[in-house]
Amino acid sequence: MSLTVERAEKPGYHHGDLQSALLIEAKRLVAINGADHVSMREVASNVGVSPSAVYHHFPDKDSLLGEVGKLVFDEMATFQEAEMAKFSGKSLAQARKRFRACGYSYVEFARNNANLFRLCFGPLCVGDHESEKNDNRAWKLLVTTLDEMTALGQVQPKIRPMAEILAWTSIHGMSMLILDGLLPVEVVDVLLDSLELTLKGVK
Amino acid sequence: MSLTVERAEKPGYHHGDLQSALLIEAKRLVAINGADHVSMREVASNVGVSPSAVYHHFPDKDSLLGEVGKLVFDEMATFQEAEMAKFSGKSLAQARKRFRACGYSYVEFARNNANLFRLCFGPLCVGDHESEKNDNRAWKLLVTTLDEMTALGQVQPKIRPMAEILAWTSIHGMSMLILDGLLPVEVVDVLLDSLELTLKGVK
DNA sequence: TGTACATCAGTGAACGCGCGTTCACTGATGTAC
DNA sequence: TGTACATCAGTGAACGCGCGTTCACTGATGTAC
Repeated sequence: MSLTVERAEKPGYHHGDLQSALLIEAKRLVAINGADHVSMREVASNVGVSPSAVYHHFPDKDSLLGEVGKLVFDEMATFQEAEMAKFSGKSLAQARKRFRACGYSYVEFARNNANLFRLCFGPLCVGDHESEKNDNRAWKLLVTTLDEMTALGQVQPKIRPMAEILAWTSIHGMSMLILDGLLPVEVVDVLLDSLELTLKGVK
Repeated sequence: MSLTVERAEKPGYHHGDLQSALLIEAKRLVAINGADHVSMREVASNVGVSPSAVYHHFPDKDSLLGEVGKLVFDEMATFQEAEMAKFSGKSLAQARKRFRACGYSYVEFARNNANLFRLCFGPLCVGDHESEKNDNRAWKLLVTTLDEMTALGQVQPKIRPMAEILAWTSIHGMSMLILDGLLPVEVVDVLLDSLELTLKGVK
């Protein structure tokens, strides 16, 4: 009995706990300081472990940050799903709200997690096909929404094949430019109006 | 006479030469290694000067990199102007080529100068209103092109007010996503087709 | 033309630092007999 | 149940490093008289 208590007091991180603790702390530090100002030593020390312990879980710094990137990709998709799930009806009005929520949530996540967002779409996570797979969750949200919009006559057939590219690139670009301070937040509405109009076909 | 020769042999950087030499070398190193892997010492040493000399021209590292950013913004606009100037005719065909060149050159510059492009649109150059002013050169190219397209009936009046935002965000986003390896280069044509179609109004 | 002086872009040595990573180690845990 | 052994996640000290920045200095240049 006293044994169990001691274990609870000094857990020593059972089976992967340390790994995810390191991941979470690394993510926290990236969010605060930006990926370039995170050190292995600080991550380790904040988790209460020696610097060398990290190397039992991640081969090097880049791979730790890479894992953070995957984590964030995933959280972003989860966030978008949650935001879009707020409008689940089959009506046109609901479908349109879902479409807009898809865009809003993208930008909102980027703005609320600027440093993490930059990490995800930075050189450290480039060419990481695993993260592309995760990203597909977000991509599929967009495809699904556009399919619904198409079924409701909100997307011209001629435009349909390019709709995802147009929507993704413009929303991603806008997010970036807002983070850079080169566009004001207000453009989100303008852009979404513009996208809707554009997809449906003007006039 | 021998005096002039000596001066020519050991120039010692007359009036701002060192400053621009440092700037150019810093830019070169950013292009090669990325902004995060450039050090004041390396810049100085490659230019043939002691590390401390740099501080007679730039208060600190961030400001040096900030100046590099402005430089690149400017070069990008110059490059775009040159590319667009290849199609100077007043015909519809030429105007359309100019519009497409505007987009192509943006992406091409980004791809040929990935690290510099990332520096420009990264946190180091954020909120730098001077660079925004320079950026206006590129912005004005876009506005002018769209005005021409409008005059030629290639842009629906209803869409016109949002045209710049839609074009810039989507082309910027696409450039970023291509750099990240998340979109293939081929999307450039697709996106420009889509933009043209979209602006003109489908059907 | 020659002298005295101010200026200021350079030097080079040093500061203090935190970093990523390695390595021999220890000590708790789980397993086989 | 008890002993012997393998495993392996942790430690902590050390490695070697390059960094940004400071500071007292020097020596060439330009200016005033």
